[in-house]
Amino acid sequence: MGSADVEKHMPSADHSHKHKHKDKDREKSKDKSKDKHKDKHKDKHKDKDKEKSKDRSKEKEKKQDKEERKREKEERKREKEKIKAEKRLIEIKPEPVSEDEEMPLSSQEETEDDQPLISRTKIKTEIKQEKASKRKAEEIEDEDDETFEDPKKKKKKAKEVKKEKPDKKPTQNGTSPTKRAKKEKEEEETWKWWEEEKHEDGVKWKTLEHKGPVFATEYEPLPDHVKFKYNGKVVRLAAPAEEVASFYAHMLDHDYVTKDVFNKNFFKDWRKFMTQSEKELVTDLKKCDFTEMHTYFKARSEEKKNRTKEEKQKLKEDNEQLVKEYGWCFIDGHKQRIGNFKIEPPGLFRGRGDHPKMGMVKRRVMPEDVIINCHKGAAPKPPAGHKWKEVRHDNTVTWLASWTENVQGQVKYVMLNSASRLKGERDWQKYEVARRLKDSVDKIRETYKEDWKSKEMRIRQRAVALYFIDKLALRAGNEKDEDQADTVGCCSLRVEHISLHEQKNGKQYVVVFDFLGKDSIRYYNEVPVEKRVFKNVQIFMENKKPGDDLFDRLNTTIMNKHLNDLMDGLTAKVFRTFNASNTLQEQLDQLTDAKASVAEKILAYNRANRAVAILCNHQRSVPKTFAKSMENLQKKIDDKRKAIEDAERAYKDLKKEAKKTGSSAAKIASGKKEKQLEKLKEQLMKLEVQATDREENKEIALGTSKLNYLDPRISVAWCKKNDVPIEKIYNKTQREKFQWAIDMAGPEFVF
DNA sequence: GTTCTCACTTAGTACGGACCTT
DNA sequence: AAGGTCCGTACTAAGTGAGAAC
Repeated sequence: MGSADVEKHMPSADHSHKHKHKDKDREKSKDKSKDKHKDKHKDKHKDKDKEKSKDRSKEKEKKQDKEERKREKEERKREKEKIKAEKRLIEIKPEPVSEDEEMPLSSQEETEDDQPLISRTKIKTEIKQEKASKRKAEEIEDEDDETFEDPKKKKKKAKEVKKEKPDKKPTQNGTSPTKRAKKEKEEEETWKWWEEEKHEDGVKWKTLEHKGPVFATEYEPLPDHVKFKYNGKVVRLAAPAEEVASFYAHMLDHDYVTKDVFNKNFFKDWRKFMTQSEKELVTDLKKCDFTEMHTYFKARSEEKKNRTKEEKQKLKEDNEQLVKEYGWCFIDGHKQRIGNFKIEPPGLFRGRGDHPKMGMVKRRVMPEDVIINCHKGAAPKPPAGHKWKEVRHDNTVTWLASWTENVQGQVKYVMLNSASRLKGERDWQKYEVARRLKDSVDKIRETYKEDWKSKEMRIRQRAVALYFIDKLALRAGNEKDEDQADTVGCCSLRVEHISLHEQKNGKQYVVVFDFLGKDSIRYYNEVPVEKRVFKNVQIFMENKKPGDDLFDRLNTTIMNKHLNDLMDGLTAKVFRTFNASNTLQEQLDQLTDAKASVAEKILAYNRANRAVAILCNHQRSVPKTFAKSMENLQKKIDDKRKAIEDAERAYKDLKKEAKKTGSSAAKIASGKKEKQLEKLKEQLMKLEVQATDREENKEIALGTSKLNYLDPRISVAWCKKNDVPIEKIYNKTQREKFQWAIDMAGPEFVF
């Protein structure tokens, strides 16, 4: 079977050694670019989360909001300028480490906030914090939200919401229980939404009803015998500080605790949860001894593992109950599964790669932080004694609930799972755009090749970048803040990330890419390019420092604007989807042997899948047990070989004897042996196939491309055409996600 | 134009349970 | 029954890109 070798210049031409030491690689690349991106993001602003009273007029609020923004912006600007100035002055700065060493002193303002995890009023963390509050008062509602009249707002949607009333009026006051039960049953037999009419533009639903998210369980204080020690002495921490300490104690044998940034961030944040006296006492993380706590937690999880069957069963049932109650919603009269109905529990932020915020405390989320989205009159009850931050009725968005996370200030959403109509429809649409690109890609390629010669530098840059995106399936590369890990994509590549070689390994005009992409995964690829591209890149690099942008006249917005002019709906990421799906189609066509066994066909499929994963640089760390499991497999293979040898010998003897004696008993025996031999051989083949598959797969993650990049209709069609059961390719969840494709794609489908 | 916000997709990892072997 | 392996799932971080705000 031919190897999956794609014309497509995959990043891992010589995979084997390339990613072996992923972590080391990450370190290496990080070092290179340190100078540029090390400046510490000072805390951006500390504006308090002003308690905005509900009755305040919108006008007033808007104005305030404006002012607030202005202030914030100016502050930020100043910061940036400062940073820039510093950069100019000092090329090599000391590690960012030392700067808040004496944090205890510098944090006067923190002294008053002995902030229990659960308190949510005035969290003056450094985040942009609650810009969203502008929308807040506009829509505050109480449990009894029918009374609320929504005057203007919600531009387009108002009318649809009204329209909905006649037909499907949702429970509470509408649908009868029996009717609903019927619906529910129907749902289990799957709803073929793809055969239904779509919503009009921008509208995501007409009715939406759910029970709200599930909150993390409360903190359970340590039993008295588990002690935390400081400087060798037992210290009893109050619950808030103890809880945060426990986050750290849980992670004691994790890599994170060896990292300075992690420790520093943790310690700084931890102190915010201490009482005055704790704060005075505990001033040095190194003197903290969490080992007892750690041991205790370990013992507890051990205990959990050793629970009896009955206990486990009970737990399972409890969980199922929870899912049953909170894991589903009703949307447009259909029952659909929610993807993440549990709110993220508090803990320490685990940023990937070299993240400046790793170790910071991720606060506990309370109902008062959560915005609920649903149709009017369907607001779920908040947990007893609590209120929602807001209830809104925005049917132009798909989320059911949201809250703002405190570490990065990002909004987190509760959304439907991938088997839902809302997700499926978008997925389908995504592949349709990619297929349209297939039709116009030739023309686009012509255009950008022409643009390599443009007089205008910005056009040349755009054209070369697009060439990379097209050829290498690079990500777009939006700009990032300094308070995130330093990773790049195409448009944000810096000079230090590439090197040029007129000649390399017998190839001409080679561009070597070496950078950290999304999730700080290293991308390394040696790519022979057209001479014109090579020369252009040479020009782009002229007179630049390693930390300068390669494409200084380009960003993702410019690129996407241009792409949209070339084809409706085209953006940079469409190329990745197109490339991936197209590669799968080509590879399947090329690798599948119609006469082969199902096992071999599956191997071919996996190979095709792998080609895509390599193209998209989807990596995983080599499983911890890999070497061992490989060894075991090899042993099995050897054993099998031996068995075959023996069987072969025995068979020969039997045959000989049968010939000699001509006895029917001997004939039968020989025939039996033959069959047995056959079987053994088949088993061996299976094992060998398995071994190759596993070896080739050890550091490549197939799941990501399968789930996000490969048009499922290609796989479905392939299965149908080749008589491979779909279950061999997609597991249950995947089949649910790709229901639409399984239903609509026949064997003749081509991407 | 630049910056910021919002919504949504894409991503790798940790973990636990099913299954298979000893 | 214990122990190892494999696989699916849950989790949540980190991207993309549109559009609003400045």
